[in-house]
Amino acid sequence: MRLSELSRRSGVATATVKFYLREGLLPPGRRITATQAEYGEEHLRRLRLVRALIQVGGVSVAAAREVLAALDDDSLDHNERLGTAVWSLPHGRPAGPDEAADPATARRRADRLLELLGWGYGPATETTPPAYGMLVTAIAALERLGYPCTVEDLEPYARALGRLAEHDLDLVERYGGTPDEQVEAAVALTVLYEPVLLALRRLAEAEESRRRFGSH
Amino acid sequence: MRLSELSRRSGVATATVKFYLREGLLPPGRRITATQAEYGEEHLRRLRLVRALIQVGGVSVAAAREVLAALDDDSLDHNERLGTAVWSLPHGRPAGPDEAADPATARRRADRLLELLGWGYGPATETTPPAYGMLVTAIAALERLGYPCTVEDLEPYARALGRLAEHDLDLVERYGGTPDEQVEAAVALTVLYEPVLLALRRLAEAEESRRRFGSH
DNA sequence: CACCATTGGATAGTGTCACTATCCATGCTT
DNA sequence: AAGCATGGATAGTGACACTATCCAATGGTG
Repeated sequence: MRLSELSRRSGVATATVKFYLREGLLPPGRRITATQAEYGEEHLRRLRLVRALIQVGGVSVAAAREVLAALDDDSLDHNERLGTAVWSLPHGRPAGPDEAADPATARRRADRLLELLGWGYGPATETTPPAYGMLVTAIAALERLGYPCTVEDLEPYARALGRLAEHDLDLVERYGGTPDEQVEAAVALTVLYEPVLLALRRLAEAEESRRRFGSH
Repeated sequence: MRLSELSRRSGVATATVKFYLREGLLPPGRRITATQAEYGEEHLRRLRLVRALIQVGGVSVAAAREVLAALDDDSLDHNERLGTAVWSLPHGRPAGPDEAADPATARRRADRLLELLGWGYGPATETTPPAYGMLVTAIAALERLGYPCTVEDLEPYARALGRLAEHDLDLVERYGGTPDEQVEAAVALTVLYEPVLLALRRLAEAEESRRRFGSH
């Protein structure tokens, strides 16, 4: 199909598709003539994934490019590709220089939590996932505002998410398809389930609040 | 204290503090002279909350203003204030016009899920929390990409978050303090725990992936 | 074969948003 | 009285995700 059809079928403006091509988020089409190119179904799927990452996941164009590069890196095996791709996802908002100062307490608390859970492998190493940094930053923010976030407060969250992670990976495996599609599914499900999680949390809080305080 | 001290103690640039004052995120200080104003501890706390909302929570200035306005609205009682404040939090990214089309399937699925859980009150009404819209949008995105998100897939997430919501509200009640502080705590904890949740999920997935596929 | 709309690559522009730099009249400090 | 700090107003900055315009080469049509 032509670029314009790709645009029509995906609901993305042609100018935007061109932009993604330019930015390397979408591989170039097969050149037919000097001025025309042919795109396939895989371009359509890729385009939809890009939109999901950027619009739903709030991933920046640059971060999306890295994620997709990992998906396409043939020098990696299945597991490495999966790890690298999820690794490249944004690690929360970049911490400003002012708040980076002394997250020592937060770091210690995160370490104690992970030790308690039996996750991870002691103190941070180079193989520590970026999510570790996300956690430390988030804990530091709570601390600086004086809100409770002791290990005991955090543990139930961690346990619950541990159980959900099994479910997440079941979904990915069940999704089956080719290895390529499975890696893509892992990325997509990681990102696309985040808003689901946050929405369900808000709904759950509203429901619990209704139960406790009645009214509404 | 003076504006400059407020800036120093909070680690926020004076120009930015002025900006927040201008934008109404921070109430004006008590005017001492024609050119100077005095700020108190409550300004410092509010400033930190603003930073948390904007930097950690990714809340826009406009949305933060609405949230804070609800916190300060004396015409509301405790519960109303809490509801209105959390209500004003951003409901995920605003859905573009292209994807707003026909979320009927997603809506039906969300309704069935909520019915199964015994949450909510049947089909959407004007008292349905904005989080309902977040959920529908997120489900629609998953569907359009062809990823699994049946009611059965979503239920474990919802159940887990339902249990966590009890814990959330326990934290808020335990936080005690004045009613004002409690409402503030509800907002802060709702927003500040989101990155904690997402980080723990990523870590849990990494851990589970390590268990299943070994290596690393 | 002549004509013109379409295609797609390149370039530069737009709108938004969260700040941030500058100016300046005032007034506190010594 | 000198000189610097304060804080209000105004305009500017940089990042980012597009988006509008131009244009040469092409493909379909009569």
